[in-house]
Amino acid sequence: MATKTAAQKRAQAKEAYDAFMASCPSRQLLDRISDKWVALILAALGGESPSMRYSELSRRLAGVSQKMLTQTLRSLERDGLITRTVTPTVPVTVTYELTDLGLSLHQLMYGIKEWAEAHMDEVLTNRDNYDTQHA
Amino acid sequence: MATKTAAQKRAQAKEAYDAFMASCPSRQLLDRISDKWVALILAALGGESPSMRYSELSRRLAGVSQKMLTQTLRSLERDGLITRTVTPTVPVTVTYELTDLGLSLHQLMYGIKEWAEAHMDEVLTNRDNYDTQHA
DNA sequence: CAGAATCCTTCACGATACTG
DNA sequence: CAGTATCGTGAAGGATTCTG
Repeated sequence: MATKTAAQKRAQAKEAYDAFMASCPSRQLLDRISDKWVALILAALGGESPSMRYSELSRRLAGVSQKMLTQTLRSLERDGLITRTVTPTVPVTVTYELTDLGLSLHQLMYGIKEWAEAHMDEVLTNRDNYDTQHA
Repeated sequence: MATKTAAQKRAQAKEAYDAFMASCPSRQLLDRISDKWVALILAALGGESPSMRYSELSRRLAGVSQKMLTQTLRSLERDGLITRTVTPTVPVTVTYELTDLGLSLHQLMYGIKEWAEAHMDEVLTNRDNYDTQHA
């Protein structure tokens, strides 16, 4: 078939786009990192307590559903950013801890967090100005 | 009414949670920053070209819908991270540029991007190991 | 060119219930 | 305690059409 339907062209454009993105190695990880639960878990685990139990994390990130918590923890474990350790007590004890790789990312994330805290007021002021000017 | 329904308790718990989160100033900004389009726009604008037109951005971030692009640009402008300049040519020309505030965040984001590129292989290896061990 | 407005889909996420 | 499994929904986001 020489001619292509609009749907086919769209499909190909999508593929070409994906291929292009795949050639940009940072993109995949960037998408994964750009997740608020990832940021919060990394922040929690990089804090004062080197390792935390599931229930501790659950409390620390108050508001997270266990589904999202488990899901995010799994993906972080899969990527080698955290370790999951099961201690066969009764009931079972599970602890999570940053790997060296995870720690290195935590450092950077911490910078972002600091930036947010440092410039929060400035941003709020900017928003007020914008809103009044576009009222 | 002295007693509360489960729905009411949930609503209150949600408010309490929101209040708690509001007391953490970094949280709001963190959520906004933890967005892949934000990261990509900041990366694009912080690159070689100091200012970019709407269409340039649209091409550079191939795959982004104009809805998401416009929406994200607006919020960044509102927060004072970028400026929007309209030049009344025919047709109209609109350029976007990082503010000093936006530039400071860009620096940090750039670190994250570099991290992602540097550790991409390691992460992919970790994923393979995880997948084979959990096959 | 640079959007605004609308419709429509999907899927991310929360709520709930169950288990080793 | 630390999850897994299932279901239902709302809201994010894409496609499309229209405009100054």
